[in-house]
Amino acid sequence: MNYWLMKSEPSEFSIDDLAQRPNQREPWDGVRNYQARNMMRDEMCIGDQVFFYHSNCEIPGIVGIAEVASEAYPDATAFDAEDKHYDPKSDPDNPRWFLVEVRFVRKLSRTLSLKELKEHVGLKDLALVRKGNRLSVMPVGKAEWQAICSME
DNA sequence: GCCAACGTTGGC
DNA sequence: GCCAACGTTGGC
Repeated sequence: MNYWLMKSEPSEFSIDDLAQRPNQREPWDGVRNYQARNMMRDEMCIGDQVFFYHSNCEIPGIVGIAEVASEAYPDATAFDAEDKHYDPKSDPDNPRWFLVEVRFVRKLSRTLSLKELKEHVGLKDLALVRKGNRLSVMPVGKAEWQAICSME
């Protein structure tokens, strides 16, 4: 069992959007960063637990829990010239970008804000709170996962 | 292989 | 809207 944190801008796709999807499930498309891709493609397993993080909003922070619901497969939005995340260099015969599907587990009773996460002494090594980090998908250690859960 | 220019992310 | 940090691109 692995633990992850995945960012989304709530104006684009929020935890409530995920909860309202059919089967409460959604392909996590549009990731165009190699490190994030590698984690989804090579390391994520069905059942892995995911913190759902809202970025670029009034109170950035963790708002819910999801889980990995599929193996990785090619991100078809990269092949679609009309799509915002179109990448002409991704060839259907040799896809460059991959995604996993994510399923809603639950919303937290409150937002665990980035500010609080930064102040927690047990989370100094969490990639999220390290300076300049921009990864949209990142690993979370088991101890970090538990520390964050206990903040709720 | 270096590195300047440029684009994006995301907190504030 | 600003801007720091970082990734990518492409000329050389």
